[in-house]
Amino acid sequence: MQIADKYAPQTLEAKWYDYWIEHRLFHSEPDAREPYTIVIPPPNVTGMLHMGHMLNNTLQDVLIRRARMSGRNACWVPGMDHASIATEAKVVAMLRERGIEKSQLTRDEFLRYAWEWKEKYGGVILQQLRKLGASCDWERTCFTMDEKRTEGVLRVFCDLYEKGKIYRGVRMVNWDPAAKTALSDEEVIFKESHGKLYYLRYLVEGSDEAVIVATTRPETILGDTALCVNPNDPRYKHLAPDARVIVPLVGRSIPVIRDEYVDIDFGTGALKVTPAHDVNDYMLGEKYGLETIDIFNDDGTINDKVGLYVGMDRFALRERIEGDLAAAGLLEKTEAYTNNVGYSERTGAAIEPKLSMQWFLSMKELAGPATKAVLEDTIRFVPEKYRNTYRHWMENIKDWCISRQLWWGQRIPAWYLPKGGFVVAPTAGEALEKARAKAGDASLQLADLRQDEDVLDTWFSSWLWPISVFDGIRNPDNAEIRYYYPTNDLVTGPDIIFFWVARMIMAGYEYRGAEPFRNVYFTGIVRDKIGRKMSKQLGNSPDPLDLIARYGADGVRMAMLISSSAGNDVMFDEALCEQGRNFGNKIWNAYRLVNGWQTADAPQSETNRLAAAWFEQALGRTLREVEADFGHYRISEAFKAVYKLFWDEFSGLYLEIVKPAFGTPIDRTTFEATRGFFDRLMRMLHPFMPFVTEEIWQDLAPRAAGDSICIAPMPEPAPEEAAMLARFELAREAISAVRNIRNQKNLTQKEALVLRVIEDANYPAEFAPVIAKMANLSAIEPIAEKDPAAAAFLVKTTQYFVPLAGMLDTEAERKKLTDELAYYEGFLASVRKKLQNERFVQNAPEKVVANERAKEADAEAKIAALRAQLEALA
RNA sequence: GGGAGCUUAGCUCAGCUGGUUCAGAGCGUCUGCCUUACAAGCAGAGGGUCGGGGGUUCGAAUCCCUCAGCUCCCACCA
Repeated sequence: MQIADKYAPQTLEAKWYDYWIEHRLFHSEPDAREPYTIVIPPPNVTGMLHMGHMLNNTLQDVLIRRARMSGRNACWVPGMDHASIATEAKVVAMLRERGIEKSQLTRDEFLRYAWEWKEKYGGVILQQLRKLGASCDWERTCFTMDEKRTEGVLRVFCDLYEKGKIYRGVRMVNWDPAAKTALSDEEVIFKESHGKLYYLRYLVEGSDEAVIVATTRPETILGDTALCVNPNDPRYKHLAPDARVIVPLVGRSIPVIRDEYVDIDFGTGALKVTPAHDVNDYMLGEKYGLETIDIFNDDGTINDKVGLYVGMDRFALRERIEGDLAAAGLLEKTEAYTNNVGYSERTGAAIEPKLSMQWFLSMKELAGPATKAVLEDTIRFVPEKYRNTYRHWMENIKDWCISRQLWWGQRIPAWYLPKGGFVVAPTAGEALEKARAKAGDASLQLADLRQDEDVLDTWFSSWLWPISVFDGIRNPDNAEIRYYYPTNDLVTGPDIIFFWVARMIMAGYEYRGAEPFRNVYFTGIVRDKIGRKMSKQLGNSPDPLDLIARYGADGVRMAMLISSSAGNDVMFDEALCEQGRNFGNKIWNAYRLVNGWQTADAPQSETNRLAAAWFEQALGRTLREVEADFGHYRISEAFKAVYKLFWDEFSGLYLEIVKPAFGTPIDRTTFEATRGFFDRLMRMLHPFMPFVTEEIWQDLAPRAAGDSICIAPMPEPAPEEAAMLARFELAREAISAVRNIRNQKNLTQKEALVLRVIEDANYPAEFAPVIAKMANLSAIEPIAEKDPAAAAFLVKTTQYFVPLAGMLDTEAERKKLTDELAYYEGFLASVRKKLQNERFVQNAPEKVVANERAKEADAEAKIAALRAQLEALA
């Protein structure tokens, strides 16, 4: 094949992705091989690809591709999350644009629109992932609300209900007045907000005295049903035990209660109690049997319970009531105040604590085995620091509010009987049977039953994900779940450790009796280059597809990889994409070079034989490094190792050594060896940069139809020859030193130089031809005595000289040598000091002491050599 | 209020079990090269008191204490 002159990722990437799909290379079926499974963190069906996805999915793809090439049966299951709140909000907005209000629609009508929207616009993100090169088994794509997953969710609900773990009750929940639904604690985000502290006058009944109460939410006075002070507070000791006060503006008479809960030091030490709208007040209300007055409608406006300010929004009322209180002389003062206010994760609306009837899952028992699994390392967290976070949350776990007042989602499978009570069953048919039995009335019809209006929290389906994607809830014994479960690695962000990771672990033990995954790799947050979190509002998030269009997916993948160590935030800089693209270009051009060589049936030169033997070692060493890095999930390090191998060792050294002079052929042995190296390098790089490596691998040799580097085996390292690698390093240093002299003396690369050497044990004589070629030497001459008219340098203890007739700056040479000598003398002194320290010699391990002695000998030899060179100069 | 983590070159970060000349890499900067694969490149150079202080040790970037700064998580103080 004739390979293009220019590296053009855009054209080759689309071509190979289609090829992979056409040949079903990412598809997995259970077989005799060991499985390696990843389930994707399902992106929201409404989602668009952002930089976080890029990072996350690049890492998953690297892991899965490497496993696929390492003889494992690799299966990466993609899918989407139905995202109740986000999707419902999107659909409502879309309807509004068409002039339709949700309230005008029946549930069924709304859901029809919602599914229509989902089919039309949903799941764009899965298409976008293909551009990145994600090697998901698309034939397995799941949706958390498809038929199978929904059936599983409902069964789990019924099962947990029957086990007594799911209950229904009136509780104080987090209410989102924008979405008009309850939220779980995890969906509430606390943010510091600047408000005011209002000091209100509550007149004491039957006296002209007033108690001053400090509050941040004066509008809630409408729901006040008591005033509370600390029994030990001397300021209020004089109040009668049955004292009552009048709620400002409202005029209601409420009791004064006493409880040590009240902090004497805060505000005035007097607390207004609004049991319907504050969690703590609710508890006080329970304790003292207070009346509960819910003053809000579901959207946060005032209802007609009290008859004041009806229909006003809570925030508008806050401003209004300040004025009214002041006018009535009931506002003592206000002061600036900063406190934490909860906001809805999805809609951003300020959360209103609200009493309502909801469904809960009791978590304590579920948490037991799940906590143990992580603490005992059955499930490994990378980085480990998240174990603490996890443990703390698990040990203080609260019950999970799983009902949402929405339509988009799995409807709670509870049916209410006409005469009270309810039944829980996975299908309407079963519910009817149960209802008839419960009511003792065989004539009950489905139409007599009323299904619960609420749907389940989205996470109530995603917590089953590693099981449900293999149909392991409905068919717990099926071959797939038995083969693929537990999965291997989960790659996700630490922000959903409670939402998702912890709950999956709980579900895993409850429904499979085993962990859902062995390792959890937590990525960091992608930030811009000055450290700000990427966000739509700031507009500092590049469009990943645009980046891919400009730099190629391989280039963008490399940018993600090079800047990401587990659990650390990623400072994303577009320059990294450029670096990635440049690397692709480097690979491309290296291949063009090799591809262009003419071959000849000539014997292999010693230089080439050595170069190949050395590179074989360099490659083996890197393979071992990469293996170790992956074992510790140091994926970034693994990539850098291969990057360096390709760029510095292979392109910078090996190819330069074996490269034939222009117009001359290369011997066939070296040519084949080089192509062999290329082949292995491409396989090593493939998990990181799948496209360019496939293009070149396909061109390297004739391939059968459907064959692909995706399924080529990962290379194995040759047995290690450490001594050879070390000898080559000596040669490399000599090359560097000669080049340095060239630079300093402004000698052109074209001009061949002579190198003289006083051979000793550290002189890598076998690599002399390599040195000669790389440093452009016309000869390397062994000499016995120093050469005074030469620029000298030392590699370890070997003295080298580059004769520079007439060009030598003796003074500069002397200074260089003197400086070097001073350094080594200092070094020798410190080594000797160490060796003279008896405690060091006694306590340090044998090896370390021996090493110090070797350093001493080396330094002595070097100093002798330097002195000799100085003398020769004079 | 409780907890976790971070601080190493101008920038982004490695440095794993304390021990090789251990103070590193990439990017950026500077110098010289358009050398027949690649200027998206090649050959070099400069650059750090490892946040401050104390301790343990024969030996500390690495372990301990402490102070400072930053980040994140959890938590109902009106």
